[in-house]
Formats: sequence, C-alpha cells, structure tokens
Amino acid sequence: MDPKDLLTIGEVEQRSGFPQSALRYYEREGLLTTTRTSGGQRRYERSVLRRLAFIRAARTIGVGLEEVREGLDQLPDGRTPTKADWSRLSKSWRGRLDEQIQALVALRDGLDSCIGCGCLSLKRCRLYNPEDRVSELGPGARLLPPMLRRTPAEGV
Amino acid sequence: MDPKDLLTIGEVEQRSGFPQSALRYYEREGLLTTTRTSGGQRRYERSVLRRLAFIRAARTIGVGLEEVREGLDQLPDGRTPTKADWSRLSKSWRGRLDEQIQALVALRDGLDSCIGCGCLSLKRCRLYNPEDRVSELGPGARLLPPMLRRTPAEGV
DNA sequence: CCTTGACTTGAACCTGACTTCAAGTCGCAC
DNA sequence: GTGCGACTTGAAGTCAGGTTCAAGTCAAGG
Repeated sequence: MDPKDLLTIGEVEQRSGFPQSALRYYEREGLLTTTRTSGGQRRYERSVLRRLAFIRAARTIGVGLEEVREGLDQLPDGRTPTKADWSRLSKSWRGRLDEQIQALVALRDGLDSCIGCGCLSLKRCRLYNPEDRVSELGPGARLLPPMLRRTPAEGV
Repeated sequence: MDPKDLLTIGEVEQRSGFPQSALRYYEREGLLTTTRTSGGQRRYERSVLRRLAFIRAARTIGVGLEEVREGLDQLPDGRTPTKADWSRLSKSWRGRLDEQIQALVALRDGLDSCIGCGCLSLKRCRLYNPEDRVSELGPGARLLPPMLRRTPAEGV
C-alpha cells in the first residue's frame, strides 16, 4: 500500500473519463470506497479503475446503479478480484442483453407487420398494445440510454 | 361530428390504457387536442385512440415525446389521417430500431470477447470504454425504457 | 510564507415523463 | 333539486443519475 500508488480524484477523472462529480456521487452511493489524506482529500487505489470500467460497461447496457452496486458487492471482500471474478459478473449480463435484443427484434417485426397491414389497432397489434405492461409502471424516465439514442445533431 | 361519438377522459383511459394524468399531460404538451363541453370537461374524438396507439408504440421503442410530437405534426391538418399517413410515420422508425438492435448486438459481442479474454482493460475493451461518448452527455435519465427493463419482482 | 490550482462539502438544480394532491365544478340519474 | 361520481385546475412531488454552485480548505512549488 505504498501511498505513491494512490491516485487523486483528478487523476482518476483523467484515466477513467468519469467527471469528479460522478466519482463523488458513486462514492456516496456506495459503489466506490476511498481512503483520505490527513487533510481529508480522497485517494483512490488503482483497482478503482477496473471497478469504474465495470460500472461503465454496466451503465452502457442499461443496468441501473442499484444493481451495479449489488454486483460489486459480490466481489471478494479481502483480496483483489481476479479475472474470474470479473468474468463471472459480466457473464450474468449476457443473458439480459440477449433478452433486450430479442425484445427489440420482436418490436421491429411487429412494426413491419403493422406497416404491412396499416392496422394500428389498439386491440390486435402487439407493437401498439404490448401486453399493457406500461400502465403498471410508476413514474420515472422512459428513454433508451443515451448511447443508443439517436443524437439529432451529429447524424451518425 | 355527432356529440354522441365523443369520449370522456374516463372512457379514453379505459380504451387506451393511458391514465388520465398522462392524457392531460399529453394535451399540455401538444400531442393531443380536445374539445370541451360547455362546462369545461374534455371530450375526445375517437381518432384520439389511434394517436394514442401511435404514441404508445413510439414510447415503447424509446422515442421521446418531443419527437413524437414532431411526428404527429406531420399528419394532414384538416382530414382524418389515412393508413398511408400512419404507415409513413411508423416506417421512419424502422431504421432507428435496426440501429438500436445493431448497437446492442455489438455490445453483446464485445461482452463475449471480454468474457473470453477477461481483460476489462480501460484502453482496449470497446465494451468497457465505448468511444467515451458518455462523458459528453448532460444530465438526465440513462436507463432502458421500462418495457425492456428486467423487472426484479416478476422474473420473466 | 505565500500563492495557486486542486480539492472539499452540502444544497440546490437538471431532464423527461409523468403522478399526486387539494380544492373545487360538472353532469346525470333519481 | 339533490346526491355522487366523474371531472377540472395549478402546484408540487417523484425517479434516476447525475451536475452546478458557493464558500471554503489542502498541497506543493517557489
């Protein structure tokens, strides 16, 4: 634990790409832990970069922070996580990603058939009336993660 | 325009599945128009159901309300929209849906290779470091729409 | 010692898409 | 004409995932 190996928040920002505000927020939310200098400034172990990489990946595929924390809590307590540890964690998302893809494909095919028949029926069309699941859900955001959103300005 | 053909907000709620609060909100946001009784209560034309079906479909694939409104504004002004009108509108989302699917597939394949190599490198892995696009984006929600989200309670 | 940039905190703000609430009004069956 | 449920409004609240701000403190080079 040579103190020379510890990173300042600015360095972590540089290396991870997460703004300091996000790093502090993640710490508040229990996704990250830090040590402090005598003066109270944060010092990060280098292993935090791997954690952040994991967080980034999770967020990218639409996993919420709550669940990311649960995932990170599964990591071994004392020792540094091994490749296998990370691998096990990532693997659990492969299935969810498959589900998401399937859902979108079903949607697309539904859209195709709707275009074909021009129906737009509330009763028949599964795209336009998908199992009424929406109404069960509470308030909150309902958009795709920005990575998957079309950004109007920079037309890909 | 037989007034018997007009629906109350409660009826629209029943038939569309959208809660009244959402219907009022959509009206405020200019996605819907209504006529009023002498006493000020809303009366909806039956065509609103088709509009709502369209809105539901759009929201399901992650289109924001702003853009849905732009879409609806493209509909002919005086006459009732035809099948062809709706079809043209829906078709424009087919491409976006394809893109979303592609993005997720790329992500999944990236995840696979990460699992394979166990790397999780910030520099190399495209899943864990996807073009740094996240950091450019402002505040706001970052989750999949709830339809595509795994609901923890009711394990599908 | 002093300056300057990096860092600290809590509180407030942001977005999108709604929901909830309180207080009051309509409409219609009896 | 009255009772009651369906309806009205504006204002405020909710959620996730942060950002922004103000006011102050730390660390290190000169």
